[in-house]
Amino acid sequence: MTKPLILIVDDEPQIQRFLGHALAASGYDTCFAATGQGALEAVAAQKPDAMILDLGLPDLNGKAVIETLRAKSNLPIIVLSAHDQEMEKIMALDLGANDFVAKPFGIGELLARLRACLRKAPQPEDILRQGPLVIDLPGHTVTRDGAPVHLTPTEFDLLVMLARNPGRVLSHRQILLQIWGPAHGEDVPYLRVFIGQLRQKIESNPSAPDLIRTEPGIGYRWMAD
Amino acid sequence: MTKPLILIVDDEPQIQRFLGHALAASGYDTCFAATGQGALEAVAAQKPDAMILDLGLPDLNGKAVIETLRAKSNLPIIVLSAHDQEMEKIMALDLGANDFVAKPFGIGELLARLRACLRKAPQPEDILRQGPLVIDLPGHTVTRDGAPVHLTPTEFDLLVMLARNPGRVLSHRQILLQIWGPAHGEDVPYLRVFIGQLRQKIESNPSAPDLIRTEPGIGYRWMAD
DNA sequence: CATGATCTTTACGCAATCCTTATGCCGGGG
DNA sequence: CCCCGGCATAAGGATTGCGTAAAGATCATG
Repeated sequence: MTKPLILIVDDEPQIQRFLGHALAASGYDTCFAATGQGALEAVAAQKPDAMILDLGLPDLNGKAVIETLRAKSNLPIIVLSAHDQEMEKIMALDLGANDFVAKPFGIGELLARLRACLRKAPQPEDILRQGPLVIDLPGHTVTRDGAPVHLTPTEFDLLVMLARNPGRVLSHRQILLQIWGPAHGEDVPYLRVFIGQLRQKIESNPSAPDLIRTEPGIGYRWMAD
Repeated sequence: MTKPLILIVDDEPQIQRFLGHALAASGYDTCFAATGQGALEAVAAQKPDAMILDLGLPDLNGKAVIETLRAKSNLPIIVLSAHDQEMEKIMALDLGANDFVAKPFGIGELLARLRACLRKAPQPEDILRQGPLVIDLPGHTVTRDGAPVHLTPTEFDLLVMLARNPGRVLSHRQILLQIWGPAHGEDVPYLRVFIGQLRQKIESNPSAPDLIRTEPGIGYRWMAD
């Protein structure tokens, strides 16, 4: 697990610096934007794990930023505002902000709220990890203990489907429908073969699997931590 | 979709009434508790969709309430406190509270935060609990005192059928028809065997069962609290 | 067209689960 | 006191479901 990246959106350089130092000291990576437009670009380019957004921006209204982001992502957003007006809070929260802190704020409170937001907003990750295994979705590659693992396309799809549902049981039927298409909902033997091949390639001890566990009569489950 | 049920935990009757009316007017159902102990019981009994918790309670510290609840549920919790102390906020949020509102608060802000909380916890998890036992329906998983319990498919189905009808007697015939199908309505011996195996696995003292009680000549009953 | 990789299909050994029956316990009634 | 019905538990054989290997089919590639 790498350090969470926090995007700070504020047009006052002093506040940028202040927040930047405080967050860095608490173990976060940071990046910055000074305008609403810049914020949207930074989100797209850097894919931060959370955003701290000052409502008082020069160009776009901060609320427009929230609205735009919410249309396509559930990035945790903490709103910062000079005005301790109730109306501000209500509107920001209703637009989809996750939390609200009024200036002047205590850095401790901000950090606590940030932790609370990060704790319960696990966005769909691009990189899945489980023990020694790393699955790079955009790169379409899998490595174990740093060594690349060669998977056929079907094996890869199957692995991704499992790893995206950690701890949950996926039924034979569910998996077959998603990977092999609507015509093969009953072809359980395919599944068995491919699960076997996957285990050979990714389990440290294929005969005592602890990543892909089988649920007799039901399906398979990807083990969470 | 029925109205969300909000549990209000406060020891001051005026505040209870005030919040009750405000929430009712906004389309929520409400229930109340005046103590920390009462809050825990109310959560178990009424299964509310969210909780508004005053930290200044007569018995348990409010923080202990949060901690206890977080051990087994992710019920949205909004903390209410007379002290606008930063430390209070930090601790409450870190323990797992979802949000924090300082008294005196505007009812509009409280409602907005409540909506924000409910919006992102829309999944009433299908998790049944009874004493030390936790049955995770979507996860197809059972744990006792945190330790996983291995159940065969039939055992699991049987347990779920019982636990879904707490306090009610299910007749031999009813159970056999549902679990074994229409052809086995009279095969009471099957049932006895599987009830026995279930008790071995989930009862703390299998020879003096207090989860699955026998109703001689009738059937079995899952004991409620 | 030849080659190698991937996918489909089948078969078989093995373990988990289920079915079935037998035995023993307990409480009530003769 | 003994008998009997309803229950719990143990134990065996039958069945189902799983994992693996291996052979044929299909596809992309050069």
